[in-house]
Amino acid sequence: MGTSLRDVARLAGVSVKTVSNVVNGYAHVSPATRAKVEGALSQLDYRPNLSARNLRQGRTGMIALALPELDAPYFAELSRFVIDAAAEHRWLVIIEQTGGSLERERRILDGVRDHQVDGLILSPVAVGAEELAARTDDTALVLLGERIYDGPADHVAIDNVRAARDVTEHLIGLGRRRIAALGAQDDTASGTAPLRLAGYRQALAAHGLPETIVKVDRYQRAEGAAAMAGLLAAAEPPDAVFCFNDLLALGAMRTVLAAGLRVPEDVALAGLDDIEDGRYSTPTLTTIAPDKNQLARIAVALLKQRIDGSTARPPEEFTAGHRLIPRESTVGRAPSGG
Amino acid sequence: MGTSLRDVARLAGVSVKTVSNVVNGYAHVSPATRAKVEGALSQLDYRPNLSARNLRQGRTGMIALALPELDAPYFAELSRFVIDAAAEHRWLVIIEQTGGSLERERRILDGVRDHQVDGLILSPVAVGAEELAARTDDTALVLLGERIYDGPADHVAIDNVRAARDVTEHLIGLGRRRIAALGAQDDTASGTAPLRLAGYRQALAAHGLPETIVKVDRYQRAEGAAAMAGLLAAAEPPDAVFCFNDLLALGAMRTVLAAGLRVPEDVALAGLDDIEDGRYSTPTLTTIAPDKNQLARIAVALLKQRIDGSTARPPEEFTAGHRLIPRESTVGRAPSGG
DNA sequence: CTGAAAGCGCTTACAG
DNA sequence: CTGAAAGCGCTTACAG
Repeated sequence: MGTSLRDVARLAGVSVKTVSNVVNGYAHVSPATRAKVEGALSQLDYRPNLSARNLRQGRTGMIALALPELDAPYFAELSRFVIDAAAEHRWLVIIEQTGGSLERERRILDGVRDHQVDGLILSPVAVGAEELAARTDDTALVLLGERIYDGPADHVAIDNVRAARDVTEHLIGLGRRRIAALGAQDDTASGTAPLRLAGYRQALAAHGLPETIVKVDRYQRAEGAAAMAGLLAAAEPPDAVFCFNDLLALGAMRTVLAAGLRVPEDVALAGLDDIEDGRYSTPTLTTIAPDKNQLARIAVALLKQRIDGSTARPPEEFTAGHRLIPRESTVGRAPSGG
Repeated sequence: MGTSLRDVARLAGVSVKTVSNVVNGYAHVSPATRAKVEGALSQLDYRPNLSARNLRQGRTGMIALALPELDAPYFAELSRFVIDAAAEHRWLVIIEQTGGSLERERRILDGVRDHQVDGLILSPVAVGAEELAARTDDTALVLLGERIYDGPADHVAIDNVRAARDVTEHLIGLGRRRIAALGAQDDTASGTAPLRLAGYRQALAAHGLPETIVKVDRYQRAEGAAAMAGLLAAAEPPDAVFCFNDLLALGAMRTVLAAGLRVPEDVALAGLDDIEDGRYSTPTLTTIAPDKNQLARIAVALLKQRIDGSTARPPEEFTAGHRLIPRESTVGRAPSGG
């Protein structure tokens, strides 16, 4: 292997303990001894063996972030914030992709101990609250961004019902009356789809407007494009569509524009996530911006508390902020040079 | 901690060695013994302590993937492939973000030993070949997707010069004559910008066409948008722009469309990376598609070879495939229902 | 086919 | 302020 504490101790003429003290910044070391040790340390280019340290301390300095897929822009952006927040606690982040499959989520939940991470941040899609409650692995766990209320673990998310209501109210306020929801789902134990659907329905009900609900399997551009084609083919197409995430909205936008229709004049479109794509599309995309940095920071801070574990408090729900960002896809374009 | 091999051995009435044999699938264990041990294993819900195993074996089962930023779609897509390819070798992947800064790239290169990963895949931006050659850390290293030819490590990339020439030839073939390059850079020791610029110049030179070169600091939408505004303000704006990546192209597209101009009629646009955004933009974006899966698989396979290290071969250069994908932003839209 | 023992490199009470 | 020693949990020659 490399050089060990023993090699350094031998060269410096001190004990292993003393070298360890210097390496770990223990205060009470005489200046002369410290100098000797530091000389040996740099002469041998000593690097601590973290596996050994971990074995001794029962900590690994790593956490896992498990999410459906890294190449969905929302999760890529969120991951970046999580990695940055974790770095402040000197944690490295292992990323695992679940593909939203129940089996993979289960395996990760059950296998965190194997991976020897100090904690897990999971963005669940398939696994349900009762299953989480039955978990035997006691590794620190924080749920990020999906439903599972009253679950057995700390949980951070935006207020999805409220966010969906906000967007829908925005569309109603612009005079739209045939407003479709694109992104409902069967079969998900913990997804946000039911919450977003609930918010949509609340807003429509308050104004006595009819519902049009379209389901998808996955929150991807291709599905948004296909579902939108279905809506356009209807006898009375919608004049606005609230898509449950930005990818669906961008896919839908493609379909509308490719059909020669105008956004928002013929169909207004809104999404949710505020991924960067929507800030540069033409038209730009109206959306709900979750405070991703806040989501990440809260998740990491909660995990930190659980890992340090001095206070064994009951699981808590945290709500991160969100705000509506009206853009061209609903309010139209500013006059331009064209 | 949890249950150890010793606990299992005690319960099964065998030695620790025997339990270890069963856990590790060692062949020569009598069926009776195996049954006893497996009973104890599952009764105690034994999980191996990987820190201990790592300490003993000098392997961690983890590799690091260091890239500029995870929320750039190209890197997010690439990461996904790397994680999947690594999983086939039972490696977990730690992701580190360099932000493209020299200091962070250096720290990661120098610090891999600290992190106790078995190897590192680095997508370098700032660090140069000579610096890499002087590296003291002997952890296995593979460079991914940027220049640094004849460097001291295995390297996988597409043929950037050729790719740039392919796009530029495509634009020329469509009759464009004032073709700008957007994405040149100062100051990067290892970036692909000089290679892409070279390919662009080769194509123009072959046809006796004039060059227009615009520099950017970073390959992001905002910079593409700003740089395009500069081009449009020129006395004689280009009739086509080859942007050095898709994000720059999507930013440029936004500027052109927002100015009331048409793509490709007034200005044709092409990028490089084939990120999903460009498949759903309106117009869709012509681009070069690097074979990202191949890039990832080769990188992981090379790292595997280095880590297993039976053959100490000299560093090699590998070239992954790429292909031009003509889309609406250069060849125009198919007739539609509008 | 199975066991007893050493040792990977570190940290941590325990002495002094 | 410093040292000698134990032990974290595992794997691996070495015996038998």
